[in-house]
Amino acid sequence: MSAVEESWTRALERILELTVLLHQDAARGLARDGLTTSRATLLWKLREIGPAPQRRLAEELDVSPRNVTGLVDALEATGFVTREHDPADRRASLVTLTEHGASVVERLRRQRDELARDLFGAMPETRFDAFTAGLDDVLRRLHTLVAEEARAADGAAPS
Amino acid sequence: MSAVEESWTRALERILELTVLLHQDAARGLARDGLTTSRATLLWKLREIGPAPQRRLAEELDVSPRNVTGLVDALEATGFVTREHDPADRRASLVTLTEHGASVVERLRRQRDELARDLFGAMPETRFDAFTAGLDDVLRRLHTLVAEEARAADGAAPS
DNA sequence: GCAGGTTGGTGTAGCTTCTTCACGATGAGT
DNA sequence: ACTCATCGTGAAGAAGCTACACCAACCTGC
Repeated sequence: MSAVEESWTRALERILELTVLLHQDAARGLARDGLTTSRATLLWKLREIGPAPQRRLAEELDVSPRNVTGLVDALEATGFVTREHDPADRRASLVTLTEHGASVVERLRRQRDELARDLFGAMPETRFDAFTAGLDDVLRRLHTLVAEEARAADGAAPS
Repeated sequence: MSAVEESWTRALERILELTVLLHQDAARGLARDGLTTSRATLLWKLREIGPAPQRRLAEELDVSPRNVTGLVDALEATGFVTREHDPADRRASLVTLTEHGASVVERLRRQRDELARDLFGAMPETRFDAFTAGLDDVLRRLHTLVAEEARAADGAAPS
């Protein structure tokens, strides 16, 4: 493997290290609010799209409807959300943030912005711009790779 | 929030998107080899440090010894590792890669290098260098933040 | 040489996330 | 009114993780 290739591998390794650190940091912060990653993800989505039936949440979060039932059960028991009646469909229940839930999500949002400031605030603007440009490149490449892989998987085992 | 601050938040969001994509991609690839993320992490560590007692693996992976027992059980049942007798300590068992396990880990290593090439190979060198420079900055910042947080937590609840 | 504390691994019990399958209740189209 | 699709949930189970209890084997110090 050439020196250039090794530098690519090292860069990927550092990205993976970053993902681990971010995940750990997030999980620890959420635990302080009595939340887990999955539950917080649901709350976050709720902040984004407003009260929603569980089916919608399952699609948005890309998990099974049954899983959403469990997450909402837990969030309801701990006072983050309530299940309201959907006036338009008696089968469905509108998952809704409580006041407490909304305030916690708002705090999470502030903490995210703080983290962004802590990470990038001290970086010279030109370096920041170069970094985000490279980041966009990587994201685009990754998106196309994932799409190609999905196509290949479909071709091998068409659903 | 100023425009600059918003750009920081957007950058962080894109990093988080990257972590999600990488994690999904990795999990899907591993599933094809009959592995999960946790089990693959153990195999990877084994490749790095060679045959090791479970206690050592628990420390290296930062999980409970009990958890390692379960992971090794599964990896042993699926033929990736064996538990060898430690000649120096009859309590301990040396977790050792089988031939199959070693070849799979080797393939994982190659796939990682391929991914790195796919992600960075088409990037102009100056952009790549600028990206990794920014990445290093972010990693350093994050490391110090995590360290500070750990210190604060220790101060609040000294173990 | 052996009592006493330490360490390595695992049984038990439990939580969380996630899945699939089955089923009841409701909604919607013919 | 009948049929079929849809919403949510019970049941069962895989996988990762934890803490606690316990045994066997190791290591000290007398």
